[in-house]
Amino acid sequence: MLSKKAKYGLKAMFYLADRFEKGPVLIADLAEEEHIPKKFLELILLELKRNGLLHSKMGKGGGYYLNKPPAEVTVGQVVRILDGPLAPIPCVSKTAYRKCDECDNERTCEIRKIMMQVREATAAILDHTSLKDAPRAQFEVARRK
Amino acid sequence: MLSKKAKYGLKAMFYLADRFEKGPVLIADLAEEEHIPKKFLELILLELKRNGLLHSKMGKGGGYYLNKPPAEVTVGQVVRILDGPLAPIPCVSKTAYRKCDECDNERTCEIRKIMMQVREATAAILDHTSLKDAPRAQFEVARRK
DNA sequence: TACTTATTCTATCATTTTAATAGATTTTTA
DNA sequence: TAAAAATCTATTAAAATGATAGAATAAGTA
Repeated sequence: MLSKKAKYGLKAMFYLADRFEKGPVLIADLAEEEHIPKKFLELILLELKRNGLLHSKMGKGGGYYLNKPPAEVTVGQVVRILDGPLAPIPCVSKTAYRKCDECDNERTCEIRKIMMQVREATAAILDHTSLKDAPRAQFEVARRK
Repeated sequence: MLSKKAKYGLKAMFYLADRFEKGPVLIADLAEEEHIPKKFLELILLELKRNGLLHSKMGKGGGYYLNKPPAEVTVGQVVRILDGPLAPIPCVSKTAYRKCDECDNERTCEIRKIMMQVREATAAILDHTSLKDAPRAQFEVARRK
């Protein structure tokens, strides 16, 4: 399951992708437009920033913005930062492998084989979809001055 | 993420698939062999039974057993029963559709489009893998008398 | 019938995760 | 210095997860 956190994060990233190189966007605006609780969104954006996906400016005229072209940021990156590994079970994760507790024979574990396929399929989709790939309905909302 | 519940459930189903038409299996044995907390396993098997995947017999000589050939039970069925829909978000679920709260335009929602693909890919794998498809290492454990 | 073996049912519980809020602090600009 | 914004730290409420306890029921058998 995709958490609300990740969902909000993706919404925010798509929003910011739309405004790439058009100046910083206020958290408050983003929160209102996308119907995301402002305080919650703050934490999310901060986390995305800490992981190198966003830049920000404090003070008047500040806000958040993408630091790379939308085509260079994938949905997979965003989801991993906010929800952790894509793998359904830790023992098939490439970015955060961990041995299963009960599993004594990883090589022959059929659950592992199946979930490995799921992970591959999921990663194939999310890591090859960038913020630019998903064509987006135009916002009608004018940016606040 | 696959819950422990679903993981335990799958382990149990594979175990029972191995013993198809060889008589009922005791919860206690299954729990011990697969390192699953017995009481927890009881609930899981009951749920799988209520959903038509297992039969059971009470009293002496009783236990649990598959009521269909392993080839006719898919991993997807088991996971859906124990963990709910495969879809990462409710609005792309086929078995349990639900509108998103915030989403006002389902048709243009790019998150939805992406997660739809993920759901399809996941379902394609899990619904086409049966308990028989995953070839399994032989148990060395003799069934208790 | 009484006993034993098993599943079934109902309830409860502890822990973790999720979703969200509150308030003080820091940075920047004008 | 005042206003605007992000940043930081802490807390909280609710839900989900993982697990346990004990009584009830069913079935076979001596």
